[in-house]
Amino acid sequence: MAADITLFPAPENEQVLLARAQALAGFSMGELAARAGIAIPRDLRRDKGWVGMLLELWLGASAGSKAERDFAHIGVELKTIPVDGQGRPLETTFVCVAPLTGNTGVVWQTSHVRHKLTRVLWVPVEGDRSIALAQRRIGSPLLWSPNQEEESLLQRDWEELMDLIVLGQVERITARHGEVLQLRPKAANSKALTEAIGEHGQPIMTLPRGFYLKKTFTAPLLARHFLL
DNA sequence: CCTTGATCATAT
DNA sequence: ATATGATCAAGG
Repeated sequence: MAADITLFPAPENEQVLLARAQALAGFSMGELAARAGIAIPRDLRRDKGWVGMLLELWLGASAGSKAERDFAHIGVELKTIPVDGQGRPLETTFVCVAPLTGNTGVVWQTSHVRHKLTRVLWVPVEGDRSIALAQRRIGSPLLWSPNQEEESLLQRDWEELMDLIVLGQVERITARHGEVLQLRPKAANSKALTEAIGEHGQPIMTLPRGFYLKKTFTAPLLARHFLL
């Protein structure tokens, strides 16, 4: 899929961005793909990021693979989230890759996780696999920042996981660690390797990991929105 | 049925 | 290999 064009220029502020996202609510993937002039895959098995890219295109997010937020100039990160018929998330949400080395002295306040999650535009999208991709619709968007409780939960999990990484325990971490934030593989396959700290402080090669938000965290966040 | 671990595409 | 965008699918 070639898409280094932007259907819209970058939104100048949050209000414009939100209005633009609200205007997409109710449209189907098929409609948005057709109006953007891009091909629609028959399913997402080989195009897992397709929905996210489509929304980036329509909302004027920066294309490419820069290590920045989607709307860096207004400090907003875009997250599409697949939901069921009742608006509940069907998948966890990838946040960012976990740094496995060079972590001496890192703190929550300046972490990539916190930075990415300070302001998020959530765009729910129908994700039930029984619905053909072209017929799945965009839901009502939500501009969100973590409240005090959410931030505390995130910070606790992040600190626990980072402690284990720094102490050379990365290979003992499973997706069961963490209440709301979990560490899972984030790689092309199980043979991809990256450097990390071993149990005796020595360099080791291990699977790249990423931070993911569990559904128990995103579900209430979205539910609150639908109650308003 | 749901979660965990694995995986897919693309650009740099 | 690492960053972006995530969902798939085996098995508990």
